[in-house]
Amino acid sequence: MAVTIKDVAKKANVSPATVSLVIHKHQRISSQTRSRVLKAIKELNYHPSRSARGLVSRQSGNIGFILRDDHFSRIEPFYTKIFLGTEFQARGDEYYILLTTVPADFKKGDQLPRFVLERNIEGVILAGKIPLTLIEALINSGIPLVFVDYYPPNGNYPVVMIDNIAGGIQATTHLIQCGHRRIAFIAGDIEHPSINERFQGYKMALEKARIDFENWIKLNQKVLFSLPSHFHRITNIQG
Amino acid sequence: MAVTIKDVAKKANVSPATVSLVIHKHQRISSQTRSRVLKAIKELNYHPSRSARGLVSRQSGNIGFILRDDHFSRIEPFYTKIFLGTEFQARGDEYYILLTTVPADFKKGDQLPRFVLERNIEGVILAGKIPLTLIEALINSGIPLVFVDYYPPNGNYPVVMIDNIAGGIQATTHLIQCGHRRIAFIAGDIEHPSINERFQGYKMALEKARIDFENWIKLNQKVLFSLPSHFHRITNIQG
DNA sequence: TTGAAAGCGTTACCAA
DNA sequence: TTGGTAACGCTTTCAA
Repeated sequence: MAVTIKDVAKKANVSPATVSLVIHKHQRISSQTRSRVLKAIKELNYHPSRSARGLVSRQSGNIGFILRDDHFSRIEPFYTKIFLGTEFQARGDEYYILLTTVPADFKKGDQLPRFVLERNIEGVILAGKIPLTLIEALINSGIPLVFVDYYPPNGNYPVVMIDNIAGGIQATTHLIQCGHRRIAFIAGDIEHPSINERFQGYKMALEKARIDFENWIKLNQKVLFSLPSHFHRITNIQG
Repeated sequence: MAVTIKDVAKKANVSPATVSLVIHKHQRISSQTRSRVLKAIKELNYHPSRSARGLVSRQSGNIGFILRDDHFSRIEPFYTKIFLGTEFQARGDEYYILLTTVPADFKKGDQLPRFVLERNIEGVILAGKIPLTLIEALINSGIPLVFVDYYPPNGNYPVVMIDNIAGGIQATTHLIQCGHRRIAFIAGDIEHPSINERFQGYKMALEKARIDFENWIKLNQKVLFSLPSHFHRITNIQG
């Protein structure tokens, strides 16, 4: 049987209410009472029950994290790392992350992630290019949303974005400064805004250095064609 | 305000207890009552509260998933995919997965994952080579454990393992049958039992084909040295 | 500054 | 086959 708030209360000679107040760092608790309670908590190795707490406070202590299945299992661990950081941070704030993947072709009427239906989360983080149909459904659900590395074309939401253009410029400029002139750009889904922006930066840097991009392409078809098939060749977007 | 079991009960003209029985697919409920209740559930879009359920049933509906931080962020998405499959399966069984990473150098006395302390999980899946100190602590905690792709040297636990030796043999044999004779083995942490086993298989296949592995090594030092530094060279284990 | 008690939504036991 | 009711462990309000 797990240790409950009552056990702590008994041990510290106070009421459960007082223990709760101490846990929530309530002000008006005498410092002696507080330390007595904290001691009891430590000695009994007490940890509040999530369920009980959630039931009364109406907070699950969970944050949802939605990723497209093909983004998560990709070779590039980009979103994996974003998840990693998210979990690490949430841990510090005593939250859990519920990660779920959704199919890239999520259709209207498809089941929403269960944590949304059950309202078992207090907010949802969407990483990457999530299908718009899903995003709309989530918006309608009224759950707080945060977008990472992508956001829907219209609307006004909290986002965490990378300055992809600047990144593209930086990377390219660095190579140019190293004396290189024949610089390739290997991308994933070029339709993805982030990647497209990096490509913009890449081209801007080339332009600034007066390197003829178009010509380079023509001379190096062979290299480009040797890319793995799941990478889009940059020529795809050259009209 | 969310829909509760009482709302459903009222709508279906039964007691909350009956609704609960229907949800849990209890036998002794007349089929008409059942369908009436199910209809109400659907119409109200009712989803039971995890917290309330957890409080009384003492089941969190969560499964812990522990991974070493360096394994999760690796370029190779091996464990990522295992997690993906786990989450997918758990989803079907109405469970959530709480993923957390632990440092590769987890030391005795370090904080256990919070979901363990809070007993917010019903069992834990350990993927990959988890530090023994952590494993011991988990074993002592009495939580049900399942190991994936690795298990501690002694003890008797449920494991999910790959036949790595056979895999090593298969891969190598395939290349040999394609007519190749100079076959390299690129590995991650060669101390990892799984990788070591694959290497055994590799060597067995070479031996069977009468390919002189040792000699091959000597002739190809340059190739081996060009591997990225976070890969161990096979020569490391050549005494 | 502290405590008593109500109530959160569900399950499970016992009656009906 | 169904319903009433007492828990489950915690928070919060109100009173002491």
